[in-house]
Amino acid sequence: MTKGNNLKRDMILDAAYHLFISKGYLDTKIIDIADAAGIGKGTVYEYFESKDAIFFELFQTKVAAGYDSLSELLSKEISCEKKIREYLDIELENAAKYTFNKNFLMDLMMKSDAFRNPELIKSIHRLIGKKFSILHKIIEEGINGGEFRNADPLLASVTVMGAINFYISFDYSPFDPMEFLPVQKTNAWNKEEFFSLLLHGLKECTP
Amino acid sequence: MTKGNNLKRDMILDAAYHLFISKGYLDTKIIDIADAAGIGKGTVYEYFESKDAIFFELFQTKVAAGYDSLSELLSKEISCEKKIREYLDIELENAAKYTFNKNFLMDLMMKSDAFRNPELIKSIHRLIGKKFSILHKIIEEGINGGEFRNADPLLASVTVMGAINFYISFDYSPFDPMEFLPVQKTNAWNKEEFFSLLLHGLKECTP
DNA sequence: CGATACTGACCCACGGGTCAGAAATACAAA
DNA sequence: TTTGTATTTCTGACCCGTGGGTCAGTATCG
Repeated sequence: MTKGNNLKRDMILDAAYHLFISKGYLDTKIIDIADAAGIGKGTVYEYFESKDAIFFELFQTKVAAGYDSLSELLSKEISCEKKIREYLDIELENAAKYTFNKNFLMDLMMKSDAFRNPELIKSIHRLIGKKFSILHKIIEEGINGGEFRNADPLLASVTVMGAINFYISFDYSPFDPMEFLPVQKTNAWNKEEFFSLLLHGLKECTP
Repeated sequence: MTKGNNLKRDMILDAAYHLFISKGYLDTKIIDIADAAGIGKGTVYEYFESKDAIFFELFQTKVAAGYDSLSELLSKEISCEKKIREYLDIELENAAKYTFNKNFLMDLMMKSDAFRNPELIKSIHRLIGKKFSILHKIIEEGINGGEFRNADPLLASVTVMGAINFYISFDYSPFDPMEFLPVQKTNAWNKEEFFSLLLHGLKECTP
């Protein structure tokens, strides 16, 4: 294990990465990774201990790293509305960059305890916790400062995060609204209006 | 297959049902179902064709049936706000009744194409489509009638449905906010305030 | 005693992981 | 430059645990 040829190591990572995001963790087999990298199955294990280890490294370098800039949000001298907007931007940027498919998102967010690697589970929970706590702090600050309406910050965070998650996963979900409604999925991808809905909800402002 | 003893058949269904909602589809093995029902593994196959068939029947009778009353919502003579409120009530009622755990929800909503049974996949998509189209119609009506603010109904539906789904799954998710914030998960379970957030968003009404 | 119900040992496909040998590479001696 | 040899890298046939599904034999019932 851990051979010196880092170029080949990167090829394996790259092949695995594209398979994981297009087919998901469970549906990606080691032989698929080896084939995609143009090497034999055994060679994979010369560079990585296990399938988990490959996923773990990708999670750290590709996924978690995308949220590094999130922490800086809190100390910025901008309104909380602007902070949430930047939070949304970071989420959308990551979604576009990694083009998460439904399986990948699912593996990551929900099925994390299907993995055996406790280190990986901890990392995933830590990332979710980081995202959630930052959003929570922004909203709490907005409420305490009078910028947002008086609400339970935890509940507001759940609402906003749920809406954002679904908004992001909508395009990658197997669900096609055209089967049931005369509307196109792509219509939903309007960031300005989505943000406006998060801030102002459904009801018109009628004092 | 299809023996006459419907009592035993129900015992198998009941055992499978509780295992599916507590452990999820993938983590529930046939032998687990047989053990829980107090019978041998082979007997399961005297009453059901496959594991899929058991899940399919449970999905139809337990899950999809919980949304039967959803269709009546559209023709009711009440405001759109009230309709959304009743929509939310139905979702919460189902969530409480079946105590979906994260795996079950996930299996159902996201991993539907992991099943081989095309009939089941169709049913799951049909249920999601039904829920989505009803919510969409309510919101569309509210916007056209001037009750809601002017927005894209599809985008508004995505926002509301995302928030509701996350709100419901929050309690069953592996994520514990206490690890990152001095808040209790249970605080989030406040239906009135959640509904208010859906309608009015984060911003105070300041004309 | 025939029909029906039940059972668990068995079958088999699958896929993560292993390892003895093959191939490639590095390098020293001729 | 060629040859010989040690070392590293590569490989796929093989191993093995898992779990859905089968079926010949047994138990129970009418």
